[in-house]
Formats: sequence, C-alpha cells, structure tokens
Amino acid sequence: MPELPEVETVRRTLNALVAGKKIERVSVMLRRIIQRPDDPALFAALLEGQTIRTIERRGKFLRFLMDDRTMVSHLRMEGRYGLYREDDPLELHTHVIFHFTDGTALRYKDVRQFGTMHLFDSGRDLEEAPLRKLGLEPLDDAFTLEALRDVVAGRSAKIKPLLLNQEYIVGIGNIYVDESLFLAGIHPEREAGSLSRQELRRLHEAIVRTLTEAVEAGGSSIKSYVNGQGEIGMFQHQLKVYGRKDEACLNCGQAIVKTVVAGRGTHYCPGCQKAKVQQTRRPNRQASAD
DNA sequence: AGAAAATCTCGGACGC
DNA sequence: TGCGTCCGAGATTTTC
Repeated sequence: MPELPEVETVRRTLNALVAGKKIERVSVMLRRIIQRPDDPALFAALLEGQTIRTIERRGKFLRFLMDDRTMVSHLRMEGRYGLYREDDPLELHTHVIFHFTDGTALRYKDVRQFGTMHLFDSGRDLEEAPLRKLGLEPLDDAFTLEALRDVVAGRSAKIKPLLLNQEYIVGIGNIYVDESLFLAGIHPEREAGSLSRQELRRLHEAIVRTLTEAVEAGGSSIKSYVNGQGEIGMFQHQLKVYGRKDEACLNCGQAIVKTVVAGRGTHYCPGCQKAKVQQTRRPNRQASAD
C-alpha cells in the first residue's frame, strides 16, 4: 500500500486516534515483523508503560514517538494499522497488538507479512538503519530543482529506478513514479543524466504536484489500502497512467503501454513520453549540454 | 499462472 | 586489476 501519500495519510489519521494513549502490554504473534531488537519479548518489554506522544513520518516509514522510545514501522506492500476495542474479534493476519490502558488496542495487520518494526531509544532512530541512509523529502523546501539536478547529474541509470531508490529521494513508489514521469513527459527508461534542464524542471514540478495532490486526496486505494481510520483514499480516480494499460491517454489518445522496467510493472504513454533519445549500444557520452 | 503499492542482497557486466 | 555503477534475479508472503 504505501508510498508517501498513503503513509502520510495513515500518519495523520492514526495520530488523531492514538496520541496520548499509554501502552500496557504488547502481543507479538509473528516475530518476523519485529526486526529490532532481535527478541520480540524484549521489544514488548521495552514498550510497556510508554505513552505515544505523536506519530511522524520519514519517507515511507512511520515513527511512533514515545516517552523513552521511538518505534519505526514500514508497511511494505499491505501492512495496516487500526484502533480496536479489546473485545473486538481478532481479524485474520493480525500480527502485533499494542494494548492500551484504556481498553483499546492498536492492531497491526499484514496479509503478506512483509512489514517491519524497529525499536530505538528516543533520538537514536534517525542515525541507524533503516532510516540512516534515506534521501530528500520531496515535499520539503530542501527538495529544489537544484537538488534534483544533483541527484541525476552524471548518472547512467534509468530515471525510473533512480527515482524509486530511497537513498536519493524518499517516498516515491511504483504508482507515483509512473504518474510523475507521465506528467513530465519523460520516458521511464531515459538515462537520468541525459535529462535537459527543461525536462528536470518539468519532472521536479510533476513530483511535487503529484505527491501533494495525492496527499490531499488521502492516497490511492488500488487493492487494500485504508488509512488509520479504515477509510479508503480517492487519488486512484485521478491516476493518468497507472493501471490504465490499453486505455486511451487522457492527453493524446494513444493507448497506454505496460512494460517491465527494473523489475517493476511500468505504465507510460508512448505518445507523450518519447522513447530514449539514443539507444544503449552507443558508448555513454556525458550529455552535459544545457 | 503470474503479478501485486516494497526492499534487501548477491553476483555479473561494463566503463574507465 | 580494481573500483564504482547499474541491473537483474531471487528472496520475504498471501491473495486473486
């Protein structure tokens, strides 16, 4: 489920529900989810008595800030949180439960069991894995056109996998990378370092606009995503290429193409996003002309 | 059967 | 030869 807009929506909705609640006990039913510390019993013990102060976000990770600990949680493909009453029936694929002192509980469900939780002493999470090497927040002021140019400069990688790499820019996943590249009129397999200044300007604007509008719409619900209050998002109705294979491009009318780029399903419009300027057989020349 | 919103690790290819 | 870079494969799992 989670790219930046979905995780940000979960953060906001969940924060309203659990901020101020005190953890009485933690149940771990699937130990694979708990990545740090190694021992899930220790994980549970370290959380006992902690009050959730606020939930923040770094890239696609949620950060639960508590009195003495910070829990870092990644939803991966289908992880989801919800607030329940203790006597609510246990739903399938519930793997971790945070029991609060007021008779409610935060439950983590994850059909595919891919999600992760890391626990740190307060103030230590940003300097260690998995947050340590994360790149720029695309909705922060620091994500300027200049910053984007620094990311792509001299890189021979294709632009799509580069944008998916969380070491450079965080929060962009498979849906929003396809949407942003469409909006910018850039083919997903274009060599990153070959993008012109004008193309970079369009790409920068497309990324910020796509993510901002998706946050405003509460994210995209393709299959299973719901926010922290169980509500679906609305941005799936505004997607222009993702999931629209063989449908007419809303801009030029050509059929949307679906291929595989860097191992991920990739949607683009062959009319609006022209193929690579030069084919790969040629030696890599630095197209630094600007 | 194959693909699905994500990420990690490994090994190989390639340019310099 | 070595280094940096990039990419694909394969792994985690269940559902439809």
